[in-house]
Amino acid sequence: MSSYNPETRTRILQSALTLLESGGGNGVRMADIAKQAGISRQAVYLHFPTRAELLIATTLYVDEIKAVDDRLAKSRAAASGIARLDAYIDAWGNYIPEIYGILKALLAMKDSDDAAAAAWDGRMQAMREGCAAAIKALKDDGKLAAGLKPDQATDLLWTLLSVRNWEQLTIDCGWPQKRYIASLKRLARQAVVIDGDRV
Amino acid sequence: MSSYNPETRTRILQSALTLLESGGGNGVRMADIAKQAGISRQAVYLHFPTRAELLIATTLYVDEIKAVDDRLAKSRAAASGIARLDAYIDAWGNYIPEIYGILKALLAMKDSDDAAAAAWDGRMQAMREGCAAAIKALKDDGKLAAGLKPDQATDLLWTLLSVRNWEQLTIDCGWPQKRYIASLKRLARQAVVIDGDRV
DNA sequence: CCTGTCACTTGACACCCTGTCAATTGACAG
DNA sequence: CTGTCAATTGACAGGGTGTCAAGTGACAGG
Repeated sequence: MSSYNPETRTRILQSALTLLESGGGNGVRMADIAKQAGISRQAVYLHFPTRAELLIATTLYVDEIKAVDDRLAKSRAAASGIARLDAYIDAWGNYIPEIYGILKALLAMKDSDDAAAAAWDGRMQAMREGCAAAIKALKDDGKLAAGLKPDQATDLLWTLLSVRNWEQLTIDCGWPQKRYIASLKRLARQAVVIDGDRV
Repeated sequence: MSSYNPETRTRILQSALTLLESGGGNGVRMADIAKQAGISRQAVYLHFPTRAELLIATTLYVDEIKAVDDRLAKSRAAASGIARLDAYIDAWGNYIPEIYGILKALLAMKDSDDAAAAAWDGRMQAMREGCAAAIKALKDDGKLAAGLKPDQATDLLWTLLSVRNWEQLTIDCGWPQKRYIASLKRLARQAVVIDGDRV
């Protein structure tokens, strides 16, 4: 798509990341990113045809930088279903604050831009697969809550772990991150593990 | 603020409501609303100085139309704390789909418009008070989950009952409204009622 | 040394939406 | 007949995205 200087491309992505992380969210304009990168607004368009594509590329870039795979590897390696659930909540729940800026911008564009919506859905679907795997591990251990189908349990876990819930508890309610993690572990167990509240 | 024809005002509100309910969300423009109301775009501005104020007025209008108070009265009248929790989830959970269109538009403006943010926060704060009252009723019954402070229990319940969670479960996951209500009642009990999963 | 290429710059512009302003219409009241 | 007032019409500023055309400057090859 762009045979232009890859260094400039990276500088644009890094600038977008910096601005988005510092809370700007959807308030970050193409001109701001260009300025931060020390190039002209039009040069940004040479590398990324639309704002949506730039944001999407930024999410991919951040995954690379933040080594998501390594984090999730721990949860995949967990011995029991319950341990896997906990590890997954740790990994994902602590990842959210690091990507919140970009996610917020993506979320704001979701309703008006198809590309942004696709990027968001893709990311959330990937997260959902992690939920589904944790649920499957629970089911294999015979620990899935009675009367709950795996699909529905996945839906529930996926919803509990949503970015919005993290946003509401930590930002709106002012919870510290630790309390968020602890509370979500408890909630998740109660929701999808058999006898979850007695563990 | 406007000494203009109240019928026109109502027609504008009704038009905004119709368009917002039909899923347009934030895609609804001032010009669309004017067209729907059969008046000029500028006439809308004679009644509502900004888009945000129109949206806010629309939320108040919808409360009037949909008789929120009557719905909530039932939960206030409940005998026990647990009954009150259930009744509140019934009332609010079934109200969400009716106001979803407006809430979505408001939500989309929240980040960029102070008035919209204030309107949203106001509404959510009102909902939170309902949660707080239900939690207090539980506490008075001695049924509040052990180790949970009323404030934190309110935060949790408030988050579980968020519009976003309704959106994710019913719209993204395709859950029928009944399952949403039933599932949230179960989740809420497990989260804030002592021995909630054995009731 | 000159010429071409190529990434990037500069500046202008179209488009879309919100919000503003001024002049005008048309109905109704005194 | 005239004043008032809601609403209309049309133009325009402002702020964002995305497009376009011409210019610049460094670097490579003949």
